[in-house]
Amino acid sequence: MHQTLIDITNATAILKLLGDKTRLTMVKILNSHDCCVCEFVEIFKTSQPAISQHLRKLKDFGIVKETRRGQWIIYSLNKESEYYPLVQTILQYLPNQDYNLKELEKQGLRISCE
Amino acid sequence: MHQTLIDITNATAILKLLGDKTRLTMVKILNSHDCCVCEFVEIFKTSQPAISQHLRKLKDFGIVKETRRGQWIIYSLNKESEYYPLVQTILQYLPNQDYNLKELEKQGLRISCE
DNA sequence: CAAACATATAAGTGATTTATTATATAAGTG
DNA sequence: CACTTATATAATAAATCACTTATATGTTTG
Repeated sequence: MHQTLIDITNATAILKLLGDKTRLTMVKILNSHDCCVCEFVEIFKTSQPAISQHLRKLKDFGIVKETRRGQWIIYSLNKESEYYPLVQTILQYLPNQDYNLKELEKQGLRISCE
Repeated sequence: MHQTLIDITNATAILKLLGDKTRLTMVKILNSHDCCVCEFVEIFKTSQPAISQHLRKLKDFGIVKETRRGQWIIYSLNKESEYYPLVQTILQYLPNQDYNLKELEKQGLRISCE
């Protein structure tokens, strides 16, 4: 037992949060690269409000945090979260999702946010 | 990286499955003790069909398995599941849930299934 | 400061989920 | 073999969820 415990109710909420393909992929990507909303919109081929809503949920639980950079809002994993260790452990089981970002770079869409 | 990877779609399904308080608690309990349906009905103070349906979902993904013992069906964790390592890792973050079984024993309801 | 861009929020809708009630199946018991 | 107990399945209702469209907020730029 190396980590602090998370009560069942909170653990359930975190797992439910990650039990969505879009959000889980987002978090996996954020584990290696910060991203802005517009990049996720491209990656997931969905509407901007849909992406914003997913990020909101992740933010409400402290899983991600945001920093404004000009007109962009950059999202990143919140390493100070009490759930960060659990999230990290889960992410280790997932294959790298960076090919999504590679695709963006090819299209010249990644640079737009940096 | 000590474990084999789980593709994003399957990982999402497993996390969604565990993102329910009843199922997550069930799995945590099963990690230390096999249980029958009637015990879960007592523990969760819910209907028998509701419990059966949760167990069905866990079984469909190979997380749990069942063995009939007389009129009872005993559920246990399926250690052969490809998701077992992930599930184990997650369970480590949860506080022990055995107090639920202790309660049953007090009421003399635990013994009934063994 | 008006126009354009990036993001958030609100309202509404269809799909999914979890519970309930009713019923079926299967085993044990007098 | 009827009755009870344990469990599963089916149908359905209520709650939740993730999307869409419409609109608001905030920043940059000409």
